[in-house]
Amino acid sequence: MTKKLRSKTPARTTYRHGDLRRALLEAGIALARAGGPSAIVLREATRRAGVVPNAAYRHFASRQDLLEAVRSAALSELAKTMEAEIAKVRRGKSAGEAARAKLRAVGTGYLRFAFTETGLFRTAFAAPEPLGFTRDPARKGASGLDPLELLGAALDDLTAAGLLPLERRPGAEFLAWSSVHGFAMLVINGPLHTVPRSDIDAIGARVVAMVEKGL
Amino acid sequence: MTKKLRSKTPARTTYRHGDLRRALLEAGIALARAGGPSAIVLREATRRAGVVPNAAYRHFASRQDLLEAVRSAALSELAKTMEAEIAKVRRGKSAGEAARAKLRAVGTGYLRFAFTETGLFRTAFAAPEPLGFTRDPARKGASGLDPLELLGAALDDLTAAGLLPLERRPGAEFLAWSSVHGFAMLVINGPLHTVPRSDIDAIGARVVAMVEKGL
DNA sequence: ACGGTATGTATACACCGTCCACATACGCTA
DNA sequence: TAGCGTATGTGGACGGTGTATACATACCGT
Repeated sequence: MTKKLRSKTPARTTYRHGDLRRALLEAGIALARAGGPSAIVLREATRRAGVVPNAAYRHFASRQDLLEAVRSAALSELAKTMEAEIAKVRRGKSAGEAARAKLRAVGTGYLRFAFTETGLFRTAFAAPEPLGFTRDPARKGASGLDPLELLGAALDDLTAAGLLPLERRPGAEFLAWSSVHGFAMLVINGPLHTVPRSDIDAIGARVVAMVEKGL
Repeated sequence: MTKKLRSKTPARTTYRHGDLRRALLEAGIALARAGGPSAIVLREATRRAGVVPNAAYRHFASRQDLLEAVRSAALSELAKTMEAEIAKVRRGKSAGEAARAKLRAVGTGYLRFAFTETGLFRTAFAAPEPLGFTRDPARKGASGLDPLELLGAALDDLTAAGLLPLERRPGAEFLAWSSVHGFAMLVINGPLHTVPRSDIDAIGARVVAMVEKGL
């Protein structure tokens, strides 16, 4: 027989789901988007997929495993937002100006994602499992780079333009990343939570400027 | 009758605990210290206090409420570590040198706490409840200042010494805090988790230096 | 001395992650 | 084309969690 059509009726006509793994992953992403890592609960994901709880275990070894998959997806999403921001920078600048603009774009994209997709951002950096930006292709953006690599490329441009001394290049991503990441964290679940959004953006710009100057 | 002695025997001789609130809080702190915010589970805390689960509700409105209390304690602990580091700076320096040393001490103490008391540190900054450094006295250190106020004092010294322009003083704590906080986060549950500890300290020093320069 | 109230107990519920045994449908091979 | 092995989903259960509701006990002020 040919491939059976997927029916949407919850009435049991299918038994086989078709692509349950994807359905569970997407449900997990939706949950994480709305409520962060702790909101992704296995049973709810299976409920949304119209399937019994244990079915999840055919595709994910554990809840933690599903979380990990969602995290990879979130990381990839972050990379895409950063890429989009990088693509916005105007052409026709000097190499130096272009490099600095790119670095700023990396920071801005990172913050944009943190503020507009807070749930996914939190999921991407959920403790305590050391996530580790491994070479998982699911964590990359359209350009094939993960967020850390995107930042590294911007810094490379900076040294190529002579704006970042070669001897200070190693480890520089950690300096830049720390500042922007910390700022994002403080905003989304810290004391800055009450500060008006306009001020937030201004302070964010100062953070990026500080990195540029202090690197 | 006079005050009844607290017996340690689990055999039910007491009924009244004596100071259950403190016992629960301390159990919560121990749990958080060992496993971070998610490790603090109400039933386990009551178990350690030798009491039935629901007894906790006489002292904490919910698990979240207990978590909040533990968080305050963790914040106070952080302040103490920072104060200890500040106290270490050598006297007899110029006002400028002293101010810079104090700022470095604030950063160093923050990182020391994050690395040695990771569980408590994570608890102090647990998402998603906006914690908000309110004027809760339980969140202060021995000097009566919370971590943010400690940082603010160091920055004030810096402007007093003419090393930080007055117009850049407002909001400066967020710049400095962001960098150090982000670095701590990346180390304790990020890609730097595999980097040897000695390198970590070196990079940490660079982060603080970047803040000093870029502020 | 006593009665109200603060504190702890008993029981119960819904929900969670996960294990085990069983049922079903797909896809390959004969 | 028949049949069978295996991937996938079902059913039921277990221990653990936070929390509500009703009950019991000891303390304290009148």
